[in-house]
Amino acid sequence: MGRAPCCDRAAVKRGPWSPEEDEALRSYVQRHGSGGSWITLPKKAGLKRCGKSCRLRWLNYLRPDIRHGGFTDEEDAIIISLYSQLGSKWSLIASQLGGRTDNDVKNHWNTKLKKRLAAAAAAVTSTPSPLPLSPLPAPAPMVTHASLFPPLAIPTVKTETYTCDDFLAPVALWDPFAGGMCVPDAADGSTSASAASSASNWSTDNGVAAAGEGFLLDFCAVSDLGAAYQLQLPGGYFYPLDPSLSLV
DNA sequence: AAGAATGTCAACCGCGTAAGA
DNA sequence: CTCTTACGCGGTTGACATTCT
Repeated sequence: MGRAPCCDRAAVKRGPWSPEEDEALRSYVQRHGSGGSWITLPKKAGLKRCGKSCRLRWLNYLRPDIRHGGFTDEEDAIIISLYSQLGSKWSLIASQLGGRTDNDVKNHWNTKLKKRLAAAAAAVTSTPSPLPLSPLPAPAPMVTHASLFPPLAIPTVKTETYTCDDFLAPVALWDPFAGGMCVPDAADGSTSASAASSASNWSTDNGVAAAGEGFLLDFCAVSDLGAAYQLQLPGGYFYPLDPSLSLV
């Protein structure tokens, strides 16, 4: 038994939006806003679309402050850094990149950054190490510095506004039993490892990331051995973040 | 040139949860 | 307090584009 659909699928149009539909939605939202209810908006705007579909189209495509494509090296570095701390909290990550949508960030990660990091991690780990890798040294806590991401509240159509402090506060801890970096849950002190997505980079076994699954974690540990093992990202960024900046 | 493989991204699905009745 | 409704989010899908063989 699945959940009841949010709208009558037979009565609503699905699939790609036409320019006419875009214009109808854009002009309605610009004149009236969402009117407090996306569910009733399509009818008012004369659209044969599900309210959720309208909301998504507006947030991900029609909003005037949207930027598409062309992620900069700086944005890449921010995404990588925040992903390492937050996991797949795409809306949070996107909120720190002005004009980016969670969908865009998510797609960019899945199609480009994940592969790029996997390739980089493979290159790093395949290089014979002059330093002993076992026992695995505890990496420096992935702490944050306010100057890295100055508090900012990005106004969006969404109801929430976040500041960096809201989600950078929990310092990631090295958890040898969980085998990785874990962020304590505000509620019960447990870790957020279980909340990570199916493409999780948080959970591993014995602290050694499985190939292709925990490359990020693997990379954190290796890169901490010294500057020679740090991955320099395009634009002069390092992953993890430059330790000199990792001061609370 | 054609078909296959791969990449990209818009859109959908369904779950969790906040808010209101 | 419980139930219902709608919103927001992350995961997934599928269509189209591009690259490879």
